[in-house]
Amino acid sequence: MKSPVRKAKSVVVVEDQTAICELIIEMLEARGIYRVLGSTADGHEGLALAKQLKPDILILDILLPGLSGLEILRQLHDSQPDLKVLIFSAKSEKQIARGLLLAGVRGYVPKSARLSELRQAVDAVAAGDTWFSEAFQKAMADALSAPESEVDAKGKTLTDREKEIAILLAQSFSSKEVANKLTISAKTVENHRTNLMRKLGVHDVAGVIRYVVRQGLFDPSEG
Amino acid sequence: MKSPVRKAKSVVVVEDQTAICELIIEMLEARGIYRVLGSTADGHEGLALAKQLKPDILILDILLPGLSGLEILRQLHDSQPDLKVLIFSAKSEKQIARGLLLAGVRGYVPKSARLSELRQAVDAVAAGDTWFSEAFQKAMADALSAPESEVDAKGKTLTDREKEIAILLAQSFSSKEVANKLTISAKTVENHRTNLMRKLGVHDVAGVIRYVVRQGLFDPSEG
DNA sequence: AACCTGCTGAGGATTTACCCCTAGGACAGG
DNA sequence: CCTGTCCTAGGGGTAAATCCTCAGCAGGTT
Repeated sequence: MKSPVRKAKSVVVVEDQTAICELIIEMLEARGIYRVLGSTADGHEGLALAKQLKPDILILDILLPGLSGLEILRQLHDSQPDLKVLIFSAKSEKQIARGLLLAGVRGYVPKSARLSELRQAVDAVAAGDTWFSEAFQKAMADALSAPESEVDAKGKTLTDREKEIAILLAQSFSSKEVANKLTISAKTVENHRTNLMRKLGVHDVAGVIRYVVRQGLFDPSEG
Repeated sequence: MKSPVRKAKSVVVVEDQTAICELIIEMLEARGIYRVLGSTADGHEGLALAKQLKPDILILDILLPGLSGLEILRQLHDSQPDLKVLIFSAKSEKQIARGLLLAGVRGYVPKSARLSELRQAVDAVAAGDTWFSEAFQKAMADALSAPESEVDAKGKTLTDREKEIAILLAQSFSSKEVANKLTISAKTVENHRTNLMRKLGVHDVAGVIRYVVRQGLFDPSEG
């Protein structure tokens, strides 16, 4: 039962910028102790890959087309709690630290960190340990010291329909347009709007956008 | 005149995400034909490095703290027209294609491209050729075919006052609150609002927020 | 001088956002 | 069966945003 170097750890990389994704893959494989089973730039495909290939480690970006890294992590945490997920993201989101922890994340490295930090983090996570960047640890402390007043209400309680509508609002669709798009009444959309804004503790579409951007549900560069 | 492998080409890398920057450096040096003289994550420092180290090739990101890649390119184009600059950026900016060309850019590769494309581009630029991604070529065509009509209108930059107000709007301040904060009339704020939205070609705060976030004027994590 | 741009302010109009309320049907869990 | 949540839909109301027009004034440019 002891062959620490014998068998390479399997990895799947999900990163929206293909060139960066391949750079990570080459870095990992150059080390000889990791084998990359697959990679993708799409969120939904990333979720499917993780379920199908069942790697030891999953390296995830937060901002992804289709499905955010946080969403992927949540869904995998239910079906594959043993999967070791390392977040490698440009975002240093204080707001989602709690969400990531609740979803069982094993490590977090911002892209602004040194490359050596990424290597250490991957090694730590592969060994069954955890590795969180300094910035993330501060965010964790903040998130945990504020038990539920803001953070808990955010992120968890939005229903799928509310998330869907929130994202459409961020894309400048009016209530009427959202209603047409979803084939429901404009009044229903307004109700969802009111409900989700109350849950988020915001009072206008600006607050909604800040939320969906923070959560990685929406990228301002695209819409 | 033929010593293709004899002398390594010198490179400077400017990329705001340190980990990515180091990945690029390792990739380049692994090939043996490039030598990285220096790198930085800051725009101003990048400009200084390029002037000081005088590399053969400069690899530039667009979105940088301090000074944008485009600004660096412009300033270097005057003082060092022989410097070969390759843009490697996440943004597929149609708006700045024209600006890049005018500033003498030698190549453009989006981060969403394959890694092999980046290698080809670096080789081409190093050899004195140019290399532009397919997406950039389309952007070029658009920019050149529409001399001023669109580019000029959408390229119009917001005035300082308009930027100031746009950022406040992204932070969920209403027109009245902005007016109080700036000690001007609410009506004036509304006028600025209308004007800046017309300049941006958007029709609600959502569009304004997407703009200020894209431009790096506002970070949704903070407000 | 005439001109253009930017900041300021306002009148007036339409639309939308925002926030209460009630309420029925579907569906899952105790 | 009851309870709770979610999605659906509407009534009614206040406040705000969005979009015109016009206009004075300060600052530079030509």
